[in-house]
Amino acid sequence: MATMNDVRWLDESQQRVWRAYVVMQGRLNARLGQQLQNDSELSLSDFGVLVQLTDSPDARVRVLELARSLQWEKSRLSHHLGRMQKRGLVRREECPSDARGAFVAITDEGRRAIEQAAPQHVETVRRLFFADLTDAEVATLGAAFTKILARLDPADPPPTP
Amino acid sequence: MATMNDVRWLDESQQRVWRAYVVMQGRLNARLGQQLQNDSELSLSDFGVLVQLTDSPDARVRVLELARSLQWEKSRLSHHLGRMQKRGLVRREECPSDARGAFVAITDEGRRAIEQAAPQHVETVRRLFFADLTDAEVATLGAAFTKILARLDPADPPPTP
DNA sequence: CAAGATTGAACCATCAATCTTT
DNA sequence: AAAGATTGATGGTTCAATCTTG
Repeated sequence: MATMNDVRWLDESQQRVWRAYVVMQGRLNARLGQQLQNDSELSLSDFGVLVQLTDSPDARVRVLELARSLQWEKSRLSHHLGRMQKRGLVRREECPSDARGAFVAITDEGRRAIEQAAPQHVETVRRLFFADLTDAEVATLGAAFTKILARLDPADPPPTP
Repeated sequence: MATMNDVRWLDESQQRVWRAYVVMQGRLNARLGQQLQNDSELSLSDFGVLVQLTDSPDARVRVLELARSLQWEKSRLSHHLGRMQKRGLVRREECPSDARGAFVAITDEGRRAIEQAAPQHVETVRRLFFADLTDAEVATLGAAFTKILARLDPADPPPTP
């Protein structure tokens, strides 16, 4: 087990980058959430769900698949869908092939909501995130995020790969 | 007001980078939170509060200043401090110079908690975030995050600067 | 009245337990 | 028993209202 004395701390530049990341990520999330909520009465979570449904060919998806692609717990998704259904944004449908399963479908109202919200959201992303970055920086961010995602995927946290 | 037709969407590489960022950030937060909670019974929020208190010369900070540096709402901080106080991690102290104000101080137990948690947390950050990045990539991330933070700071979202 | 901070209600997320179908 | 999904309880977050002191 690691103690205070045998730990390799982050070096100075890593420290700076990590702090910047933590703060940036927190503020950016807050801003994006506020903008969506103020302009469209949607939370970032609502938006994520609606994007997945819109991307889907039939405008409907199995609940478990939705949970996988959002990386949410089943329980969280179930509660969230309940609230979105109560607001008329989505609808639950039965699954013919497997009676245990269920579909979620986007409603007309849900479609109107995301179509109204998306342009302003994209503008905000562009203005807050991409505005001052060069093409080379964007490319490097992409490469870095992809590597980090690969580290994150394995699904088991404890063992050092 | 923007409509679906006059919006500039993100180009393909921006799309990829943005999706990667959103997913990466969500999973990384989840992992870091789970690791802290499992190994040290602290949430990321608890950790953030304790870091600020530890960084402070007197191990105590005015509540409002803490709210500023964490970028939290007063209300959220107040509720959170209440719970942390109940767990013995922090203590509230009166402010002599301004009787409206209050100090928060870290307790011995709080100090033990963060000293126990920090090494494993840092190891996790190193393993999940920095492990596969080159020095050049880290430098570019730092530059990019700093620019984005500058965009985020101005405090007023609506007007296009 | 404004500033510093706390409180209560409503909403969201997480965990364990549950229910139904395979 | 395991898979797909929902539910209830508990703790976390936000918003508006409140309280006290400057």
